[in-house]
Amino acid sequence: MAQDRLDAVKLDGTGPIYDQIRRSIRDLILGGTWPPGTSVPPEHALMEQLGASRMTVHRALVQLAREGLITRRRRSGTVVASPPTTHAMLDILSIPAEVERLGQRYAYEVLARHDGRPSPELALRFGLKRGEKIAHLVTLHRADDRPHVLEERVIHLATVPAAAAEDFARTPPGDWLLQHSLWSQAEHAISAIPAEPDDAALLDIAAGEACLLIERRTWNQAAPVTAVRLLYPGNRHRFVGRFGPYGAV
Amino acid sequence: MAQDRLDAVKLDGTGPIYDQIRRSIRDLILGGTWPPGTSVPPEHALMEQLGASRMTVHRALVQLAREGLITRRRRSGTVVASPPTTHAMLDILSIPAEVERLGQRYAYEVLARHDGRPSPELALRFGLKRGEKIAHLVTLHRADDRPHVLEERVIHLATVPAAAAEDFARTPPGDWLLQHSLWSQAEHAISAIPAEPDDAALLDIAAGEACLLIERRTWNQAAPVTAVRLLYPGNRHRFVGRFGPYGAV
DNA sequence: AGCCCTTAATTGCATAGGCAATTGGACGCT
DNA sequence: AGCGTCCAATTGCCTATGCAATTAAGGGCT
Repeated sequence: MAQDRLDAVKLDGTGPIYDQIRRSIRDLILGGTWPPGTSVPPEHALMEQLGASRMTVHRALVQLAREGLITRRRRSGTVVASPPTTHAMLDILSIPAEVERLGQRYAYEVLARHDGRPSPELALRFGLKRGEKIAHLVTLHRADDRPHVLEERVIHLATVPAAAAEDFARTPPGDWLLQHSLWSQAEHAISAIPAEPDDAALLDIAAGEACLLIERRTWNQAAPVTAVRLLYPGNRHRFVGRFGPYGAV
Repeated sequence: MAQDRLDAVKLDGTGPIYDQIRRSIRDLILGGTWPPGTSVPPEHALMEQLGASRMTVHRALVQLAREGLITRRRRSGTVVASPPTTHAMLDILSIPAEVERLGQRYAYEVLARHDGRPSPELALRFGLKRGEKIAHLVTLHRADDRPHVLEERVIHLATVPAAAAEDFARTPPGDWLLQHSLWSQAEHAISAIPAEPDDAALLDIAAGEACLLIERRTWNQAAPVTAVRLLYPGNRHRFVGRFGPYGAV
């Protein structure tokens, strides 16, 4: 049976050898021939079977391990991993890109801006420290003149000082930040809430209507960069993602 | 200046050499020292500078390229990539795991089940073919006895015949499918909708209240496996994901 | 049986060297 | 100047080999 498994791994002659090995084993796993827990032949066996060097076999297996399809331990060997917890990968495009992909005309306006230290209410809502200097912006994005999303954003001026001198007249803050700052960590939260009367008026919907709320906070190293609340009219927008079980499609 | 870039890459002595190189360059990029477009020293220069073999340097650079931080082309060399479109990675746990992570007691019940060919209305809602055999389930999941999520699911019996003989009395359909079927592709859509009266009654909320709707369809190779609509009371649940800009954190 | 020690299987990491593929740029020709 | 040709820089891939780290399993001792 170990021999069966060995024989099942085949080269197809297309592309680099390590990739042929990787794809062959991947297909055996995804096709169900090697269910989770199956032990994968050791490197030296594959090496002899396939006539490849150990480093080449190793490279294929390391990559499969990084993709989460197999787990490897010294001496114990390599086994097919259990399917991981499912990840849903959503593309969070910039809002202009999002609107244009829908084939609609994009426009936006800055409704309000206030720089300085946050009010207690604001500090609470965005998890800010009392004393820090921030820019606080409210922006409405439109698609074909209809309100598309209401954006409320805080920019940490200590991390992005250039934002203080930018009026965001031409570039919406999200896009501007992508070009003028770096981030290494982000946190997203998605929830559904009824629209507050004020927000509903701006979005041109009825108060209490279901809205999709995306909250994102971004850091570079440990320094906070920005925090944003994006409020979408729920019936007008949905986020779609397509992907495979192991990260890469 | 090329020499400056070379000098900036340093080993810190912790962990494998290839990983020291990888982290050193990654930090130069994420820290802004090497903005997008900066050209990374060629392998042989790094190799001499660091006293490592070319394969070791190569391994570090290949990994950075796979992470999307750099792009490499023969002859042209290696340059720091522009930040990619942002991905939001959400963990879609199984529902029992989700509830237990909140520290609440999990329970569920199958409210309805019907096997056979889909009604026109159902076929439309889940994108089914008229003639195909399916199992149709409605399940309510509870956390500490309060309704947590309402699940409506279709299982394609042609792809998962074993589901016909399973009553899902002990294991909810989502978890059962994870163990008894494979999937290679999934599509998620997230939106916010007001609760229909029937659904609201089951979820113990007011009709029209904002709910988070997750629709997921799953395939193995080209064969459809299952489709599910998960309706969460919006104010009781949010999906959170934390991640870096380049896929892996 | 229980416990410790040794052995060996297996993966992880690194080196050294070589050939292949791509392509920017220099060079020469018109 | 414009065009084609050739060269060389750079990355991509592979082989062969060796040592290190981990640890399952067996063997020996009490």
